[in-house]
Amino acid sequence: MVKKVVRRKGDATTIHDVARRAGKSPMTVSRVVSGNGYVSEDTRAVVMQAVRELNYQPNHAARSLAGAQSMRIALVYSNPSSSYLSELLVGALEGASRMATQLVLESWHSVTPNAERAAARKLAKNASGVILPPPLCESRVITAELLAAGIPVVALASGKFHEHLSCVRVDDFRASHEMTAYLLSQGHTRIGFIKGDPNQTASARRFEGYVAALNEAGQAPDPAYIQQGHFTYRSGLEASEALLNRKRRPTAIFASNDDMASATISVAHRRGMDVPRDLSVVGFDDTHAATAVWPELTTVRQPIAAMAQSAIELLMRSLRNKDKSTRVVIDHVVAHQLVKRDSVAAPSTK
Amino acid sequence: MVKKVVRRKGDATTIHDVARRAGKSPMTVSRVVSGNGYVSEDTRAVVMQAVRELNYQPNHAARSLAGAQSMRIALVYSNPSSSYLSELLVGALEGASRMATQLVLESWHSVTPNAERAAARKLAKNASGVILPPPLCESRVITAELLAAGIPVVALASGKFHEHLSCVRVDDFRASHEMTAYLLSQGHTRIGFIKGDPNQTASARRFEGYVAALNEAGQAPDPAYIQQGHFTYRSGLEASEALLNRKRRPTAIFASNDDMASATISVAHRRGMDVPRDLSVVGFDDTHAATAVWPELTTVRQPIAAMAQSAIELLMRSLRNKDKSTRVVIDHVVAHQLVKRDSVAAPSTK
DNA sequence: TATCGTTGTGATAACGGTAACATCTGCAGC
DNA sequence: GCTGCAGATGTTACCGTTATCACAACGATA
Repeated sequence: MVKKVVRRKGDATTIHDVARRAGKSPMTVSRVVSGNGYVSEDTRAVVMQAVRELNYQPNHAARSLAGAQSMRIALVYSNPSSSYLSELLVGALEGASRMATQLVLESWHSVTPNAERAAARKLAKNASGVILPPPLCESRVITAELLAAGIPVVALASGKFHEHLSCVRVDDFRASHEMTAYLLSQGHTRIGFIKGDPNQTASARRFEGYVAALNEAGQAPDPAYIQQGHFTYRSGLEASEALLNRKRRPTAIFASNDDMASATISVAHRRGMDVPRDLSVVGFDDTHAATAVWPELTTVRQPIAAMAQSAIELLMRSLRNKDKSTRVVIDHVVAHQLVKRDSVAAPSTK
Repeated sequence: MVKKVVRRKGDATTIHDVARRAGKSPMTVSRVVSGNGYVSEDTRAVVMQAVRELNYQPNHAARSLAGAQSMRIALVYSNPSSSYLSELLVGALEGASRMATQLVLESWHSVTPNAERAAARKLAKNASGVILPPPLCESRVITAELLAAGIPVVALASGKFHEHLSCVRVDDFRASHEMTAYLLSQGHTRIGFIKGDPNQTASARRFEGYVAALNEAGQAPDPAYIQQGHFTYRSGLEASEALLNRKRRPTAIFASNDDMASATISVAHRRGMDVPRDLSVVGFDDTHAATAVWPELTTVRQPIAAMAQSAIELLMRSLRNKDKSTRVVIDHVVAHQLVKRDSVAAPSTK
């Protein structure tokens, strides 16, 4: 005689309950609920009715266990102090939990291509999908290795669309163009620019937007008003010093991110200048840093949390269709937003 | 003849692989890995060796499907712009991944006790353990509700030990005492203090440390040099304005967190003061904000990431021993560290 | 010496779904 | 009439882990 051991968790209604109620097999219910396979209209209606009556909700664990995909998606970051890391994480976690997948964090401080290659290879073994924020998504070595292993990768907030890589990003060019146009519309004619890290494609895009807007306004970009930065606070310090040392100072400075913009404000203050009366300052990203200065920064909002969620959804979709040999590469451009705060004014007439 | 259908996921190493490698049964491996049940020392060693060699990581889905406990631990935050949220998340995620449990994020912006009660009750249904950073861990309503539901809760970075709540924190009193003593040792005699949010116990502890250190040095704390803040940048602005409006200005200002310290530097700069020559400024927490100002802040490092990991481990241990009626409450105080950077100097003699 | 409780280990059957396969219907095409 | 194929449904096996039971070895207790 066989002993029947039950260890149900008590309450939860399962697919079997629904099946019994609907007078169908569990498999049919599964087909209705997950929406693939042939089911007649009548059957579908009956099953849905039962689902509603019992308030059935599929069990994530069982689903991902039964489904062939293991679905561990890795988020690799290399810049733990980046001020938008927290927003990135929140978005990614929320997305992961919504899609019932597991998120694993990796932190890389790679230096040599060889180390990168090794790390990528190891990652390829552990994860079924990867999210790559900058600057990692710019590394040919990493992306090539991952792609070769057949692992879907999404580049997050990269400046441009990479040929074989899906991508979630804002239109850096257009955003930067808008911001510059806004400054121009306020009457500024000497607008300084602090570039971002030269290794990140977004930097170039932001710079190009600035140049294009100037050109359209009939201004030739002046090299004297353009400084190289590296997205760090410290680099912003140096760049804005250089900019403010010009004989004819800029009346506005557009920094490629908020950290550098906030450094610019600090430098201006130490020189006794008032922001925005004597100098308008704008940033990019709308991170915590933008509101942790006085005056608060006018900046471009990049919805990192939402973008991270999108990235996860993209990854999941691509994992589900893994068999289909045609790997679909998607370039998902999300809307940015100009956030006007207190760091911009018309240039003083003197 | 029976057809054997295989739908393994290919890569992932399972408990069976480990078992084969170790020459034991899967069940024994399970016992070693999950840490309950009887296993001999020898067996444990062999299994652990195999686990390490194969880089085995338990499968969440299978675990929560098979096990009665779902082991979802929730991290509830109410302050998304807090500058240490990212570190908190990184630590928590790392801990969750190490302990092979699922982390779910909740964000609460509760206002009324009723809303808090409802949210807590809902959470109690969804999570098996909860981590509560400030200010949530200060709410009697929330903790009472969660505890009543029999859910283990860990308060993170709370100022003091709560009677029925496990807790991971630094010794705010001692840290603040040390910092004040350091300022004193540099020759400062007029040390201003900006208090933190009055609703958070850590604020009081930090203030008490300051007072105690002054007293020990034979100085009576002067109310004129003490301002209320709320841990926000904006509140730091107002508090430091007030402090620097005194006829006899303080020569140093101790802000209860980095955001307020950074606001203080901004105010000083706008008044044409040099930091640290004319004013020393120190903060607390060592968040990103501490190095995103010039000069970089001398501050107290609170190892949030490590603390979050500890919190998760604590929670897991307590979940495992759930049956044991004796609920163990642990107060885990981790080491802080004085980080000396460039915002402190001896007071100018003039 | 017989009985018991503790320790250590393994076999088996769940957990709640879904993939793969089998079956059965009806209808188009030769 | 027979074949073939798509629609509709059911059966079976399996995903990776753990709860439960079974059992053996051993020392302690009666």
